[in-house]
Order: sequence, then C-alpha cells, then structure tokens
Amino acid sequence: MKKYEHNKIEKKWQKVWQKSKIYKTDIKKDKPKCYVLDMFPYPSGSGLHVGHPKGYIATDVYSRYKRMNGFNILHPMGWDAFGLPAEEYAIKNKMHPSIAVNKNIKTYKEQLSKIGFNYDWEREINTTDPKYFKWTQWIFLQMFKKGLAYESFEPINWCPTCQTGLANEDLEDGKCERCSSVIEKKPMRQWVLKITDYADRLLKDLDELNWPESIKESQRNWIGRSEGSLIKFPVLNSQFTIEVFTTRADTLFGATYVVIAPEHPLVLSLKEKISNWDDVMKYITATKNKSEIERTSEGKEKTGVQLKGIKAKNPVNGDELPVFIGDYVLAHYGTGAIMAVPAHDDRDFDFAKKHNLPIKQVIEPENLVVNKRGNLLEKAFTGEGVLINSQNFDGMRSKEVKLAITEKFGNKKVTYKIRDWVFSRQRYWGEPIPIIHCEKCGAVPVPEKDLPVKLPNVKSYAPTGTGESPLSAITKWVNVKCPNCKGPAKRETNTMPQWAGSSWYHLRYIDSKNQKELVDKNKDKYWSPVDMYVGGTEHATRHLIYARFWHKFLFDIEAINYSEPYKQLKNQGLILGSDGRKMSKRWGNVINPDDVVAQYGADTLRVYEMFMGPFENMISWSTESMIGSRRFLEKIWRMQEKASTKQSPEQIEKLLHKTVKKVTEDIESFSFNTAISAMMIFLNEVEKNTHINKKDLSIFLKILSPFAPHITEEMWNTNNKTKKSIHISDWPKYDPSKITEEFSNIAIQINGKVRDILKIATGSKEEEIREKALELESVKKWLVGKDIKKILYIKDKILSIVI
RNA sequence: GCCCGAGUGGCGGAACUGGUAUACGCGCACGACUUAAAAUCGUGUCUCGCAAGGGAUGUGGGUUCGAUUCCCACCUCGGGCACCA
Repeated sequence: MKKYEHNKIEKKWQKVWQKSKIYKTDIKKDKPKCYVLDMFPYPSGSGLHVGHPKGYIATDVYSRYKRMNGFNILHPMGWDAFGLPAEEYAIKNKMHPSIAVNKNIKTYKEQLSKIGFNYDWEREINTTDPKYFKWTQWIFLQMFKKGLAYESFEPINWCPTCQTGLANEDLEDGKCERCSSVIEKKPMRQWVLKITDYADRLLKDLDELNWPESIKESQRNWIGRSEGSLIKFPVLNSQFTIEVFTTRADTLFGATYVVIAPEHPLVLSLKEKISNWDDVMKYITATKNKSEIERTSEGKEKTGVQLKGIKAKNPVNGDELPVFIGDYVLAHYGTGAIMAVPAHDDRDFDFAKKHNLPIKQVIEPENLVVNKRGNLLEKAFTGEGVLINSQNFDGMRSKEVKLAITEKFGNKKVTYKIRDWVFSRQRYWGEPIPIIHCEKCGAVPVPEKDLPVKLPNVKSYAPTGTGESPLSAITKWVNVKCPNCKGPAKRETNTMPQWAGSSWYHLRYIDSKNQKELVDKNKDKYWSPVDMYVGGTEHATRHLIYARFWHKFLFDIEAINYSEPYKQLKNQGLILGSDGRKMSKRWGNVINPDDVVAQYGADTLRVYEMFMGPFENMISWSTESMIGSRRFLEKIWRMQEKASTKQSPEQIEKLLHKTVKKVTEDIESFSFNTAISAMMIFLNEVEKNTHINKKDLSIFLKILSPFAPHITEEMWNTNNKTKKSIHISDWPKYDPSKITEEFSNIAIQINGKVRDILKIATGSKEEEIREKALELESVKKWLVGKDIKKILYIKDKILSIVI
C-alpha cells in the first residue's frame, strides 16, 4: 500500500475542488438553506497563527456536514480592512494603505487555502473596496435622513496617541483599547449615531437569540437598562427646578441634600444666586481638566462644592435641602442630578461623612434577626425593607412605596447606560462620511448617485492632531459645490470607525455584486438570517451590538426582511501558546499554520484543533499532543488494507451505527472533541478485527470527511468507482435497531456501592435479575445478618439493594 | 461591590434527564520487532492496601437507595459591568 503522503493528497484535492467548483453557493429552489458565517479577519501584516483558523475549521466542519444533509450552503469569506494598523503600516513604509492591505490579503488567502476550507470565494468582499463602501456610506445617509446620524459638540473621548476621537465602546478602563493611552476629554465636533433609540429593542430581542448566555449578559450589562422615577425639587425663590433620577423613590424622605453634575447647565442659570461663585468655578474647571480615569480612580473620594445661597425643596415633606456640585454625579446619566440619601446609598454616605451632612434613616430591614441592621454611623443600608420616618408611608414596604411615591410626586423613567455611538474618526484610512457642509444649507447629504465618496490620494496619511482629519489638507477634494444651492461648500473630512464596514457585511455576501442595492430583498429573504455565526468573545459589546443596531435600522427602513442578523452564535476559545500565554511575537510562542500543514498536513491540524477540547475552551497549543491526531489519520489510512467485500463482523457493524449517531449529534451541538473520540473508538475496534466491509468503510469516511476532507476524499476515490466527490455525497443515516445491545451489564449496588456486575439479556425482567443478583457470592456476603429494606431497579442499568 | 461562567489523573478532557467516575488522546513505564535508534505493535498507568476493602470530581454541610450532576455556605480562577443614583 502507498504511504500516506499528506502533501501530495492535499494539494491535489484542493486543485480539483477549485476546478470543479463543488463549494459554489447552490441555489436549488427546493432545498432548505444554511448560512454559516465566520467573523471576517482584519488582514494584519503578521499573518495567521494557528489560533486564528480554529473558528474557521469549526464552520468548515459544520457547513460541510450541512451540505451533505441536503442544505444549500452559503459559506463566504472576506476582509475587514479599514482601520489603524494598515494606516500605521502605510505611514511607516510610505506606501498607500490599500497596497499594504492587498499584500496582507494575499498572504491570508494563501494561508487559508492550504487548510482546505470550503468557502465560496466568488462572493469575497473587502470593506475598503469602493464598490463595497458605497453601501456603507449609503446606510449612513439613510440614518442621517432619519435623524439617527447627527452632529454633536459634546466633549468626547480623545486618544492622544492615536490622535482621534473614540466611542465609549473603544475604551478599556478609561484607556484606549488599542494603545492603552489614558483617554482625555476633548470638546470637538463629531458625528454620532443614535443607538440609544434602539436600546430597548436591542435588549428585548436578546431573549430570542440562540447565543451564549455570557455574551447576552455582557450586552445586557452594556445596555444597562434601569427603571426608576423622575422627581422635581423646586429651587427656592426661583423659577428653576432640579429634576433628579432615582431608582429608590421609597427613600425620598431620607434625602438630606441634592447633588448636580458640575457640567449641568443649571449651574450657570443659577449663577446670580450663588454666593461662592469663584469656588464653584474653580471646581468646575478642575473637573474639566481631569480625565475619566482620574475622576474615578482617586480612591473614589467624593469631592464637591456647595452652591451657597441655593436651597432645593423636597416635594414630599418640604425639607429645604442644600445643593452641591460634585463629580461623582455623571452629567450624561439620568438627569445629571441626584437626591442624596446617605443612610441608604454608599456614595451619598461617603459624601455626607466628608462634608458633615445629616444622615436620616428611613428604611428598616424587613427581618431584623436575619438582616442585622448595620450601624448607620459606619455604613449605609442599601437593601429594601420597611419604611420609617416617612409620615403616612411608615410601615409599608419599599416596593409598594416606590410605586405610590412615583405616582404622587414624580414620573416613571427608564434610563440606559449605553450612549450614542461616536462615529467620526480624525484619521485617513476609513470610509469618508458622505456629507457636504454648506454655509447656507448646513450639513447636506451627498446625493446617492454620487456615491461612493472615494478617498483622495494624500501626501501624508499621518493624523494632524488638531482634531481635523488629514483629508482636510486636500483642498481639491474638500472644496465642492453644495448639492443643494450650488454655492461653495466643503466636504466632511472625518472618516468612519473600523466598525462601520463589519456592521452589515453579512448582508453583502448574500448579493455581493449587486450594483443597485446593498442586497436584493428576495435573496435576503431566502438566505437571512445567518444560521450559524462563529467568532471570538471580544466582540460582545462592539461589533455584535453595532451590527444588531444597523440590522434593525435596515429592517425599519424596509431594506431587508428580518430584524436580527445572527440567529445562532458560537464563540471559539483562544488557542494559547505552549507556555500558556497568548500567542504573540513578543513572547516568541507563535505557531504558524503553514509550518504545521507542511510537516503534518492540513487534516492533522484540523482534527487536532477540533479534538483539543470543548470548542469554547481556552487551551494551550501542544505539538506533542497534535501528533496523536496525525497517528489517528495514519491508522485510518491503514484501514484500507482491511477493506473487503465480505460483510463486516457484527460488532463493527453495530459500532458503526452508534458512531454515526454520535458524530451526527455532536456536530449539531459543536461537540467536535467527542465526535472525534467516538471515531477513534470505532477505529480501535476495526484494528482488533480482521476486516471491514468496503461499504462500511465508506460510511465511516463520510462522517470523518468534514473534519479531514483531503484524506477521506483520497480514500473514497480509491475505494469507490464514482467520480463524485465525497463532500457532495449524502450524510449516512443510522439504523436505531442496530444500536441496541443484546446484553446489558447491570450494576448490582448495595447501599449505593457497586458490588458486582451482572451480564444479562437486555430487557430481562426485574424478577429474574433480582433472583440472579441475590445468588451472587459477592452480593450474598454483604447480606449476612441484614434485612433487605428495599430493592430498586433502573432498567438495564442498575439494581440497587438497600439494607 | 454587582452580574454571568467554570473548578474531575502528570496534561487536554469524558460522563445522557440524579444511575457502574476517570471514555478518547497526550505523556510516562515495561515488553515485542531492530545490531541500534526512530517508527510501529502489545501491556500497564487516580490513590492507600499483601489482600478483603477503603478514599477521591475545589472546601465544608444537606437532600437521596445513589450526587461531578440538585440545594446552602465558603475558596480559587476566567469574563462582563462598575461613582450608572
């Protein structure tokens, strides 16, 4: 027999598949569809390491399996290629970013093709291709027309290193997610998308999605819905009121002061009445100069200044409360003002202690024995309970009081933590925002017929640092006529963030060459939503929220048919270096898939990555362990020697049906590791026997083929007369009658401990088993001098004797 | 601080709905083949014990004839949110 030469086999079949186009997206009308999608990569300069393809292997297995089960498969791939890394590479090497991007894409594509994926490359997309980003810009224009894209002048997050504004989602602990610089607040004009309009739907529709619970939970946290009340505190001797947001209306009687954010407009309005204006101004300026991280990390010490001369009236009892500004109150959340109840809120408690303000208890824990009340001199009691010191509400419970007080003194209000999406970047390598600024007409959308607005060539891609994009220096490009009044006007020079192109790419694959629409609605109806989406957890609160937002918007303007893009989501766990650290050049622990493929074969790499452990687990790479997968394939190869026209021995036939069942179920549930272990068990059984029937071998090859497409195709081809590829053959069905065993091993337990195993015909009567069990020496000796209290029987499994 | 998820051999891990814990693979040890090595094949491999038997699924308790699985408390690790009223 020939040796197993993976190099020859893999190259040969990859060529054949490409030529015969067996992976081309099929659209036979009578078949069901399955859209299997990978999170498309950002083609960086360093190429792939073995961790990257893990998710791609899983979708490859899954889509091959589904194809063999009679589905039309859409399984495409593309490139998310706008963004800072390419731009920085270009600045350093003085070349246009698109040249760098094309070079990197070529490398990636070569690396991927060696692994033998079944992508339909005819649908390849690239977010930096004008034919693609024409539609990204088009979507922006639709949002603009609906008032969902607007200009804002609020201070935003500014990264001093990347020299661009950033969205909230781009920060990590107050630092830039990319470069870890401390983020500054910078007041500047920016484009913002009104994602907050969709907050409620983004939250509610999560319930319907078949996604990992942890991702849904992350999104819920990020959206941060909370139900509370708005309550107005009139400012004494003025026409102003301070409106506060609280989730604890039941503690209203315990309010002893009011705090408003330093940025709150009311502060200026009250200027005339404030006797210590200089101190107040000083505090406001100091706050402005602090970064977010400084504001929250100074030991969380609560600072603030009283607005002397101002009093606010508590609507429930007429108490006249002092008013402070303090930066522990956030301007952008709720109303930017709070009523402070130091007895029942930790933060208010700290502030009250520091400024010597009264602490008034109004809630008593419900059960004093269980919930021993803390000493209010040391700690706030933040739980709910029974009211005291609250006039006619005394004795009532928190829950009912919340409702009653809100009804009487305020209004219900829902707030969210999520904030509108800061959408402009002051960098070169992104989609230009298709807006023209005219002195007379204001912000005017570029007419749709003029899309795409392409990027001009510039001498320097480097950011200007002034808050203007490098595009602003290209006067030829910037100066245009207003589409409205034909007067002189200027182009918007900010570009879109990295996340724009990936927010709708799943739709473009469906109809990647359409010049008239972003997607044909009928095609969308057939292929959407994505049935299986696979990628890393790091996208939980960015890409996966943005894409849902855009998708819902496109649904609302009736451009598409469904309101959620990704029906089912799976996360792959990271592959770490063999030292347990993240694979990185820095640690020198990077394994290149090219090397693994050359030395051990693509099939070995694929089987190993699926066998390593549960798909979502983070596991260290081990070349030593991988050799086990190579051995497995070599043994499979040698199985050909045992192939015969004789019928397989009975135990092989039986085990084959069991294995088909197991592998089928495991692929459906993404339990690839146990699917492979079941095939290993089958292989071990064949090795114990003299022969295996050729047809049975073919069945086995079929269930292995999604994992190891090359070796199975080769063996299929030599053992069958057909020219048809194994990958478009039918998935085998198992016969349930062949799975049942003739004999069962029944564990005989005494008080829960196994004392013997009884081999007996499956389906035997309990009586018979009981009799036989009680005759066993190993059982008898435990029963001497004991009474049997009870005997339990679990069919074909256990006989439990209780003494 | 709040909210999720997870802790099983030397290692990756398996165990259906509460029913024989440690499948499968790696590693290791011994043996066969070989002048030798590699490769391959075979046997063994949680732990204490000569054995009968006992003990082990992060720790401590509980429910049950029976718990890796269910309940309570705690510890450790991973992730999300975090001065969000």
